[in-house]
Amino acid sequence: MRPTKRDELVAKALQVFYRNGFHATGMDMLVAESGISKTSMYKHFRTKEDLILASLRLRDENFRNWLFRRMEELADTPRGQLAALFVALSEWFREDTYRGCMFIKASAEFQEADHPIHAQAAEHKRLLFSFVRDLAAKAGAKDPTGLAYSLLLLKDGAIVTAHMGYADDPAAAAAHAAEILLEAALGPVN
Amino acid sequence: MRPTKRDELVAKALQVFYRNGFHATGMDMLVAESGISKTSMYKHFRTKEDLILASLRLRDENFRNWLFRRMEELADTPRGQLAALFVALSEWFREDTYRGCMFIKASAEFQEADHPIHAQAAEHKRLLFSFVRDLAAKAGAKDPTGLAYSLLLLKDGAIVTAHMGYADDPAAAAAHAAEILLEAALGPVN
DNA sequence: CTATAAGTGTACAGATCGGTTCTCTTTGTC
DNA sequence: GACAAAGAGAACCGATCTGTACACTTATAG
Repeated sequence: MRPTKRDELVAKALQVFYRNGFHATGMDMLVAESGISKTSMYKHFRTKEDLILASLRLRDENFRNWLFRRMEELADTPRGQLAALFVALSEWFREDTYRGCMFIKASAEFQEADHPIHAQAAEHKRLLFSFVRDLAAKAGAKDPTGLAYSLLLLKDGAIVTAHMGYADDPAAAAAHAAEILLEAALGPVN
Repeated sequence: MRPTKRDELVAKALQVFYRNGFHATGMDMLVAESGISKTSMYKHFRTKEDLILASLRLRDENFRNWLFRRMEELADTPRGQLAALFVALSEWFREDTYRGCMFIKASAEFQEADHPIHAQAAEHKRLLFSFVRDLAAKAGAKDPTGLAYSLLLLKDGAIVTAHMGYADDPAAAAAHAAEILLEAALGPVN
């Protein structure tokens, strides 16, 4: 089952939007970079906004699959996996295609909270939160919600800091802070 | 010494860029909103990019003045002022004009690290870091740089989380995490 | 073979983009 | 009151924006 033209288009649009931004990317650029005709693009997606939403859906799927899998590979206890979140982040930051968080950037370009693109970006963050909170609960935290929020603040802070490039190693700083928070919430490691 | 036309223009451009985004705001919109003629705008600023840079300079000045002053008002010890950072943030988040961090959004729309706008946004973060690191040193931290980075990760994480609007009270979560980090770095409060 | 669907390529519409040019009016100063 | 500087207002330029129209080519299935 080879990928359909539609899937190829979305995958390529995802790359270009991520690299170049949403407003700054025109449909003509997508035609040039994807090799798919404008006619086909507008047959699959009625508007640019629809294409952006599809790109974000794919990104959400890819990113969560990658992150959750990587956290499970790196550790086999809930607590270890929470710490591994920041190891995975540091790997991501080192990729030369790293350009920050696509959802933060999407919500920055489409600011109104009720805008479909903004809303979908927020949904991605909610899904991450729910995963991390469940892990925190499994790890035995008394306040899994609070611990999850704290860790995700460090994560998003590190993501934007790594993208702005004014700090040496934001992933390491986040990992260090996370270790302290984990110890405060769960006690010292065995 | 009344404000010059130029200052009025920059102040208004700052508002519109902050509310509406950079690419999404056209010069015609600025003409309409500021009541200043296009001729004058282009006499003061050769390009839109120059106007954006001037807006960011003003924002940097306003924001640091406000934040540093507020932290000093809220506490009189270095440690207390570091904690007060998150009280000030929570006040900011509650303003109905709150739209996230203008510098994060600027670096999201102008992604290349060597782009003047991206570079200037990073400079703002560096100035904040330097202030917080000095406070951490005055508070007696063994690793002021590390403590400052950790606190600023929480701060930027809270800022983007508050803007995306998927969490109840990111400022409170950040304040709670910061309290733990401060205790770990500086020992229990007297 | 043929009917149908999917895709290509290109020209185009109407609006808006950043930026320029022009004329006319206001404003402050000696 | 004369004069220069600054600003207003609007037309305009070429480029680009999202989205459409149309004529042509491929691929697939009965």
